Amino acid sequence: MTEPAAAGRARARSERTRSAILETALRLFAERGYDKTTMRAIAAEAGVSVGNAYYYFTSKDHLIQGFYSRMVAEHVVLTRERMAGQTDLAARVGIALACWLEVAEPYHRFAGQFFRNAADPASPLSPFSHESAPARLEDTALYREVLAGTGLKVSPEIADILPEMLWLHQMAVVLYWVYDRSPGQHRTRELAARTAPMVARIVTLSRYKVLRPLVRQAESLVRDFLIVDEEEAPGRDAV
Amino acid sequence: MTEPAAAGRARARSERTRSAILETALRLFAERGYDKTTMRAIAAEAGVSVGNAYYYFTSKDHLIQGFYSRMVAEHVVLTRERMAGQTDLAARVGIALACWLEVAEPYHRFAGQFFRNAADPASPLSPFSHESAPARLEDTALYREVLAGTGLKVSPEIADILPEMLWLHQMAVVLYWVYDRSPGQHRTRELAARTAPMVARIVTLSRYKVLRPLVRQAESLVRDFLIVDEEEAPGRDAV
DNA sequence: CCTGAAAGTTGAACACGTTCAACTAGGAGT
DNA sequence: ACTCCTAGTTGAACGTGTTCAACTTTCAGG
Repeated sequence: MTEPAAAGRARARSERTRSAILETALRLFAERGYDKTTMRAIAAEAGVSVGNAYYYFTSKDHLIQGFYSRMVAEHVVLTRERMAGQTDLAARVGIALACWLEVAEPYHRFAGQFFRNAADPASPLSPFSHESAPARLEDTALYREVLAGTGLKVSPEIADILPEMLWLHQMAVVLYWVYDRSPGQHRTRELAARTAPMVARIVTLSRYKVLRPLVRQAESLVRDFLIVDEEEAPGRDAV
Repeated sequence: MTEPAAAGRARARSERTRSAILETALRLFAERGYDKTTMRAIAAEAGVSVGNAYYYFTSKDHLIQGFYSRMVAEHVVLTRERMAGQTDLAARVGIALACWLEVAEPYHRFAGQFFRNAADPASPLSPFSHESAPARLEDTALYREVLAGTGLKVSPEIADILPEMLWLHQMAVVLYWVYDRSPGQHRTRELAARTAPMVARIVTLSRYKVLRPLVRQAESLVRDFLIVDEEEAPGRDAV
């Protein structure tokens, strides 16, 4: 499985160009915002031609995919670290959200411009798109850990879809965050701090008999409309 | 309060140009989609210059504001008509959603491109923006009617915010709709049909004692993070 | 009727994202 | 060494949304 040294050198060179472009782009995004960063500026600062940037990244949007996956990775690591030892569900959910906000903070300034494009279902940046699947799966996996770390017993069917629902909750918080213009986004932090216990409470309440039908309905709903995504649902043409 | 005939004539002329541009734009949007409709094409077909289009509409996005308010008006009328005589909450909510989908259907094709821009908080098209307030208020008022039409008694504090929550539910359905590529958007219709009874059920369940704390929390949450919008919240700079 | 200001209108010009035909290495096969 | 061939790279050119200084029309006030 070894490869010729020459090929390795070539690949390294290519990789260097690629990451030079990406680094420059992210830096400029953070400095000036997404809209005010032109492809020409990125290319110039990275020391390549405009066309070259397009050789590596299909569009300006695609540059963000790199940023996104990097952020998710950071989020997972930080959350794992902070959650350690904590077994209360509300606390763990709260930590996961707080970590996301912490990791995302430097980019809040251009988050709006970023999400504008992400909202187009056709865009590969949409959180529901095929291209975003890796990042999405990584994040739902994190919420699986969030749940697993509590001693909580939830009925197995629900346990299956709960991580997706927690992820959805995070998406809602993220949505609020995008719109949040309060200093340091403290309002979003407050929202997270207040909804985390509610979510946890709902999970424990879900065992009550009165709520059973509702829970069952909700479960089949999520299963039909969120999980099926992989084959027939929105984002793809149905047969 | 009468005005000179000349001023009236001038206003009429101006209004004619304005609506000629808007009509043309909406027609072309429906025909070719938002992205493929250029400002030059709109201006040409409307028989005006490009600059003139910008005299009446600050940007291409602003053309959609007109479309949006028109749609809300249709939605309100149709829903009122169909709801008449029906007193069951689930049914009424279901009707309201079905009507929205019916009214919106012709525009589904370019809805994605449209919502891309609406997702930018800075954009006046955002459903939470100041510019969208009239349409938003009209729609929440509709949901106030939806509730009023049932004999249901809900505790007064909740009754206050329930319309906003129903509107939020509609927004969620709309979000799904935007992403829905199933033929005739039947999946969204199904989603609406299935969630409407659940929403109604939650409303009636909200009186149970076990749920009281949760309901109270939810209520203050909505009050703090959704209603306050008017002064301090996201979309505006805090002090 | 005249006049000046306001409202309306024009199209060339700008900056941007994106494309593409052409060019340049650099290494594999002989 | 020589030839290809592929991956990498270039920048001029295209189509777009948007701006703006200049022009034209309209009409209230004299």
